Amino acid sequence: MLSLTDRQRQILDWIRQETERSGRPPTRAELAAALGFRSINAAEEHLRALARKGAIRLIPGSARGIQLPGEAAGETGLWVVGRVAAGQPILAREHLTVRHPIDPRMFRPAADYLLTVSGESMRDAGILDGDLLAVHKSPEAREGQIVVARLGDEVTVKRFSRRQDAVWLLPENPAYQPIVVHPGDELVIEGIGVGVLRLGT
Amino acid sequence: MLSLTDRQRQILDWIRQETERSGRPPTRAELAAALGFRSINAAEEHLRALARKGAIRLIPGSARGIQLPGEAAGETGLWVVGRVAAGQPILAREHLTVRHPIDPRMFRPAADYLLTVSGESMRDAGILDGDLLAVHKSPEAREGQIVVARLGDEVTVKRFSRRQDAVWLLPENPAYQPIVVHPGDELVIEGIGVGVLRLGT
DNA sequence: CCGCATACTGTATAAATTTACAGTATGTTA
DNA sequence: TAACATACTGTAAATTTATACAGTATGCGG
Repeated sequence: MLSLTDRQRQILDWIRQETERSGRPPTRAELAAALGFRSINAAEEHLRALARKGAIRLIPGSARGIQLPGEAAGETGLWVVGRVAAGQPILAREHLTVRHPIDPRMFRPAADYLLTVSGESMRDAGILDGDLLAVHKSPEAREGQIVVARLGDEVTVKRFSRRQDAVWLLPENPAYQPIVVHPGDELVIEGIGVGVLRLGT
Repeated sequence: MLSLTDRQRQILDWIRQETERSGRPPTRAELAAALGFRSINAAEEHLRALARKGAIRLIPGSARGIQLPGEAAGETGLWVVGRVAAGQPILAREHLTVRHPIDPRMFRPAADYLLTVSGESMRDAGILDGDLLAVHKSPEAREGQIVVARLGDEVTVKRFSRRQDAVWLLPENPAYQPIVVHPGDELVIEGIGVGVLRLGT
């Protein structure tokens, strides 16, 4: 997307706000009135500029035909990743099951998807079987973070720790054993846990 | 809101879906086309009926002037209720701190607000200190449900149980004692827990 | 200095959209 | 059984809205 001028950014912000407030995009006349233009055409040309720069999409010949990226279609929200099959990328289409209308930016850093946790290995961290773990995609992790790790074919959620040369994946449940990953083993960090969502208690 | 007919509910559902999909409410013609009406007026009259019953609001003389309740303004999302002061209703304005953009209907039954949990008394139910409990307002609870209860001045989250005459509020942590509430004691059930949200792990 | 993008005013028109009115048919309520 | 809501078809305005065209002014890169 090409860079916007200050004025164009102001106008885009107003359109966002107004769409959120009223539940529908504004007309050219409404835009002009709100921004203080005496000519409707000023609004039209700003919209053209924004569309040219890819900041919005205009639907020709349609009332209030302004599309804000992410606003329409199923672009917002977080997908729940289901069972991950062996050897396949975690975000493959087939694994996406349900989409929940949650703002990814609610988490820090922002979440990329939700992973259904199975098993009790993280019980004492308050992550139970069936919980949805909000995951931020990342190929690396820092000490003590909760990570989504792939060991060969299996995807697991554990606490990350590095000791000497080896990486330890620590469960939060005394009934489970830590997993020691030696250099050369097939360990891939898929992401870090940034939150938990439980539907039903 | 007056009760809708099956057909009206179908139409309302379609309007919701379409508004979500396209980012703006449909026109009468679009509605008619989608529902298979050969007359635009069929759409008009359905909208009138829905408006009359309070299911939508129509903005006269305005293109795509259909407002879905909760869609406009800041009506969506869930408020986080902070510290609840003695004797005050839990949803008093002063307690509302942050609003999170989460669909309340994601929970069953739908959540009315989020309550910041303090203390470790529900640890073994996977509800930790600082977690946000999604609460459905309800003056009563069933056996085994997690409830938000008010005992005199204090608001507490516990598992609900009824034994003979008394109500037992059970913690999920052996370090805590159950609370026995005898008939005549000041117990108010504020709501039931319908989910958990943890920002950060 | 020229061409071009930005940032507007002002006018006009075609097309999209709302909305009123005239019907038909069916089922429900008083 | 009459009144009324539901659920449509069909036609016709009136109004909203998008969009083209003609200008003015400013700043920027070549």
